[in-house]
Amino acid sequence: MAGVSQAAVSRAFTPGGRIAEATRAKVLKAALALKYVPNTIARSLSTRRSNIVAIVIGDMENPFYATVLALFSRRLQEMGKHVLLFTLPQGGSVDDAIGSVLGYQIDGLVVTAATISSRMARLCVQQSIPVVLYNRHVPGLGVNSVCCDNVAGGRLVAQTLHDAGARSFAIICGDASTSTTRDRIRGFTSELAKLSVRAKAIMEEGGKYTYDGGFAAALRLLGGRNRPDALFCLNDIMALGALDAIRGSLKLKVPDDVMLAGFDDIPDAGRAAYRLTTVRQPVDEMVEETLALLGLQGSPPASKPLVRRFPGVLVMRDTV
Amino acid sequence: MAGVSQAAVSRAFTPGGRIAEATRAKVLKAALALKYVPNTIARSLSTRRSNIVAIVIGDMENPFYATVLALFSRRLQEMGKHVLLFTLPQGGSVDDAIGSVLGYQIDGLVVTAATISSRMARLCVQQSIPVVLYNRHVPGLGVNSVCCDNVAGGRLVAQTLHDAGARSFAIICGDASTSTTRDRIRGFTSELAKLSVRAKAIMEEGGKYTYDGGFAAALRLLGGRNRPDALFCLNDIMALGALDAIRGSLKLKVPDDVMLAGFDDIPDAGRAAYRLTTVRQPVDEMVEETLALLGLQGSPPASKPLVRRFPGVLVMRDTV
DNA sequence: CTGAAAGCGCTTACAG
DNA sequence: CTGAAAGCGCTTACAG
Repeated sequence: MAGVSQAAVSRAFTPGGRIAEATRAKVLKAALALKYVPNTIARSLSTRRSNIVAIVIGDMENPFYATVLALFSRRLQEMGKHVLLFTLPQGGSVDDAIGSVLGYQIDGLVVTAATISSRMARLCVQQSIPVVLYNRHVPGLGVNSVCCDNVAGGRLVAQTLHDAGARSFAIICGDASTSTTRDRIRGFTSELAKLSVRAKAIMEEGGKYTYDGGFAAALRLLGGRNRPDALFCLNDIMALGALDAIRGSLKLKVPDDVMLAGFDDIPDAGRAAYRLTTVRQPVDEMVEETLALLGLQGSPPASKPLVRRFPGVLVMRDTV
Repeated sequence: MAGVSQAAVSRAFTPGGRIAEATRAKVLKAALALKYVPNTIARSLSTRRSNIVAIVIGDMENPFYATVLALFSRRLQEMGKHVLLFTLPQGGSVDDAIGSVLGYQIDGLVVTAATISSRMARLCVQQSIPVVLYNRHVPGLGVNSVCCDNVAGGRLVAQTLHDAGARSFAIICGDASTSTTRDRIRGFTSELAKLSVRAKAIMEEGGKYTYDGGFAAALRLLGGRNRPDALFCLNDIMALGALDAIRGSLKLKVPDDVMLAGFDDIPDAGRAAYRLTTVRQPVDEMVEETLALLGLQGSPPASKPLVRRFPGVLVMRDTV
C-alpha cells in the first residue's frame, strides 16, 4: 500500500532507522489505515533480544513485595522493557517457573523473596542472562545480589530496643534457611551480646513471615508469664499481626507493657492504626542498583557477580 | 548429538508429540548435556500463539488489585500461560502501555482498574484478541466485562447503615468517571431514597481511591459541625484512611460517633486494628469467569461481548 | 536512502 | 514413527 519494500517498513518502525522522512510518513500512514502493528515476536527472533525482563516474586501476600514489584514495573516500562511476571505458590520452586522462561531470550531476571538453584543459576550465566537476587544473598551461587544490610539492620533494632530499656527479648522470625533471616538475627543477637545481654535471654518463635504467623507467634510468646520486654519481628507484616494480637487479644499496651519493632517499612507501618517502629529499606536505590546490575542503566551488566548492600534506616514511631 | 532431525527434536519437546519414546529419550538426554532450551520466541512465531496473557493494572497502590493480580498470576501459570504485566502511572493511559503489546500476539488481555479507548478495543477485536475489563464496564466498548454488582453493593450498604440507625450520610468517592464509582453511588442513593432519605442529606467528598485521600476527606467531612451519622467509603483503602483520621486525629468513636462502611474486603479490613464493615467482592469467582471469557477454560472466548456481574456480600464487622 | 535476500529457530503438513 | 522443506514476520549486512 505504501509502495515500498519490507525493509523500508522495518526501518520506518525503527527509531533512528535510516529512512527518508517522506518514506516513513507514507509507511506510517498506510500502517494506520491497515491497522498494521509490527510483530514483536518476529522482531525478537530476528534481533535475538526480547526486550523482556522476568521478575519472580516469592511472596505476593507481603505488601512489601507488592511495592517492590510496582517499582520495578514502573521503571522497566519507562525504559521500554516489558515485564514477565512469575509468582510462586507457597513454597513453590523457582526453577519450575523459570525453566520455561529461559526460552524467551530475556534481557534479565530478577528474583525477589526467593532463590534459584545453582543449576538454574548456571544455565542463566551460560545463556548470559544477567540475574540479580533482590533481598537475598547466596554465597557461591555466582549471581548478583542486592540486599538491605540486614546485619546492620538487626544491630540497629537491638540498640534501639536496648536504649529504650529492654533487657529481655524475643524474635519472631520466618524461614530460617534464607540469608535475610539469618543476617537479621545475627545482627540483632551479636549487638545484644555486646550490650551484655545473654543469649538465653532471647527467645525465638516462627512467624512464617505472614500476618497470621506473627499474630500466633505473639500469642505464644506473650500469653504466659515470663514476658519479654521487647519483640523484634523480622518483617513488618508479622509485626502487624503481633501488634493486633498484643492489643486486641492480649490487651497489653505497646510500648508500655511490651515494645516491638519490625523491618521493611511497608505502607501500613506508618499508618495511625499501627505507627510501627521499624527499619526502612531504601527500596528506590535498591531497585535502581538492580537495574544497573542488569545492564539496563547504560553500563554493561557486571561481569563478576556482585553483592550490593544498602543500609536501612531506623524509623522511630510509637511501638518503642 | 542425538542423531535425529530438527523435526524430531521439536516433537520431543511437544507434549503429546508423535514420537517414539526411545527417540524422545535420546533427544532429551542430548538436550540436557547441551543445556539446550527450545526458543519460545521462535516457537511462537511459528505457531502464531504466544501463550502470553497481558494484564494491565491501573492502581497497584491499592492492595485490592495486588490481591487480584496475585490470583490471576497463579491461575494463569497453572494453565501454562505467561503473564506480561503492565502497570499504569497515576492517570497514565492504557493505550500507551498496550500499544506495544499488540505486537506480542497475546492470547488475551485483562484490564483492571482502568479502561481502554474504543480505538484500542477495536484493534484488539480486529486481531481477535479477547479482552475483558475487570471491575469496570463501558457500554458500547464492545469488550467483555466482569464486575461486582456495584449497584446492588451500594444498596446493601445503604440498608445496613440505615438499619443501624443512620439518617444523615456522606460518601467518600473516587474518580467519578468510572462505572464502578457511579454504580456504587447510584445503588447507595437510590436505596436511601426508597428509605425516604432526602438526597440533600447525603454529602459527597473525593477521596481519590487512596488511603491519603480517604484520610483527608474524612477530616473535611467530620471536622466541622453538622457531622453525618455514617460514611460510605467507595473502597476499603479509603475507608482505612478515614478510620485512622476519625480515631487518630478527630478522636471520635466508631461506630458510636460515626459509622463507616467500605467496599472490596481487602486483607487489612478484617484485621483487629480496623475490623471494617464492608462489601466483599467474590474475587475468586470473578477471576475464574474472566479466564473463561478469555477462552482459557475449555470453552471458546465469547463471540459477543458479555458483561458478568457478581453479587457482593456484606461482611458485618465493628464499624457499623 | 532503498531493496533483494539471507537468516533468526522453531513447527507442521506432506511423503515415506 | 521420521525427515526434508517451506514458512512464521521480522532485521540487517550488502549493493547500489
